[in-house]
Amino acid sequence: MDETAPQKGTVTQRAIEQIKTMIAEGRLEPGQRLPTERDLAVQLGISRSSMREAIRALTVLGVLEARHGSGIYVTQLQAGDLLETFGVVADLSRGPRLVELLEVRRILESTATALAAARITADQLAEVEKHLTAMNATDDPDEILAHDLAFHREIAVAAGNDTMAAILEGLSSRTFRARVWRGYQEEGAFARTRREHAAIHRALAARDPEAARAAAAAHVGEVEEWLRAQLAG
Amino acid sequence: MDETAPQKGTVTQRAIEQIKTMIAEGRLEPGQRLPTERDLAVQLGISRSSMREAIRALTVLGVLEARHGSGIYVTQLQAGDLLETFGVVADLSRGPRLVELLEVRRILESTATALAAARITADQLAEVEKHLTAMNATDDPDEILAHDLAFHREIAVAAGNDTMAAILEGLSSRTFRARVWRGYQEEGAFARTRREHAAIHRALAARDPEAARAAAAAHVGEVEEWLRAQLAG
DNA sequence: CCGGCCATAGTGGTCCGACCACATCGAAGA
DNA sequence: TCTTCGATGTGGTCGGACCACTATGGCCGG
Repeated sequence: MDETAPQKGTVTQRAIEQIKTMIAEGRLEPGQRLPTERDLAVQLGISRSSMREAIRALTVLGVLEARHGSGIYVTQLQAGDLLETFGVVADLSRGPRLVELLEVRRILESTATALAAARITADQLAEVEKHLTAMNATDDPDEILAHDLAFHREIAVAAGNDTMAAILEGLSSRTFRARVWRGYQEEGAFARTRREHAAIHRALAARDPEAARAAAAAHVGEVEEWLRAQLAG
Repeated sequence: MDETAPQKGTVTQRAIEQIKTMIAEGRLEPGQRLPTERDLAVQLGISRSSMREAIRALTVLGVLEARHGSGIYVTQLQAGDLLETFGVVADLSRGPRLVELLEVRRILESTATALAAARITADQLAEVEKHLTAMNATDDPDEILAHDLAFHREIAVAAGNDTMAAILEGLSSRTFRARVWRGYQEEGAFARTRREHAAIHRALAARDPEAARAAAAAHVGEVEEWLRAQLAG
């Protein structure tokens, strides 16, 4: 009888969907400021508590951004904003799924590196070189890891597909990488890693997409195979 | 002075990290039941409201599952659970990022189809055929879309990498696909789509990975090019 | 007239206590 | 023995209060 009561799921879930829909339909533009929590709660006919849960949920998804004392804003909805949560997948995965993640990364990373070889600018190539030399100049594992990440990140950006770069960023999240790399590097894989990085850089400098694809695939594939062997043993 | 007050970020954010850490460190196993919201709040020294926000956030991320009247449980942490949110990226993306998403899908889908050609079982192939014939036997756009999705989902599963399948599932989310497909099919692309699907199936039946890769890449690439042209015009 | 300071209003962040809706399980009954 | 149903405990929702922070604009001193 009551046409104003759809009543599906929790009110919070409903609020999440409604806000998402407002954004998808363009009624809320990126960067725009939303009404206050109190006003939004009244508009959707729910309590402030439930509205806050909905806002919090959309915040962790990278859709909204809450600024204490200022207001709630729609993010720019950039690939990086929305795919930030992708890292939790990598962080909470163990065993066989780690191999699957590396397989996905190998596929994307090799393609991204190939694209980068064709499109990379001189400035970007210089930046890649910087991280390559810095990586080879130190013994601190943390520093090596940081430059390793930056090395691949620069390449992914140079590929020109921000979405792909954001996904690769998640697949290489710091904690994920640290867990796998630690064991890998302990087996004296430093030299091999350096050779592979050098090969990737060489292919980029030569603007050779096929060589770049092969080098990147081999690079990730090495770790993949090592991890596979670890799990089997 | 007070060593018990780290005080970084909001208490809710801290609670989210703490629960995530507990799971990452194995102190909480998949499927396990957590203490009640009230108890958890006491344990972490925060209010029930803040704890609820943290739980809600982890729920939308697919890490936790709240069952009304029963309790809060850790999900199985399957790829599908954690990558469900991937769909929101597709749903909230517009313009150039749609092309980027299709590019990622083309890369992954072509590889997945190639893997499927090598690994697919007779039963799985029969399932693929079922959706192919069903897709060609109806004129209802919604039904076509549903079978189209199922067609590619079966292939992705047959590839043997659940993580990749889950990502592809997100990249083909219903609302995303509906938005792009609508315009694409309006231009009489039905016949072409059928030919491409038939080619993919033929490659799978022939257990020919290279042909499967090419057919899948062409299939997604067609839509990609069409969308690129739409945006340019 | 100008610039920096500061009171104030408004916002998100946190907490509390109450009640409701639902799932579960055991005791009472057929 | 099986079924029923009530008691208990759980997540879901609500309303209000207060705290922490931002931003604004007027005031004061220069």
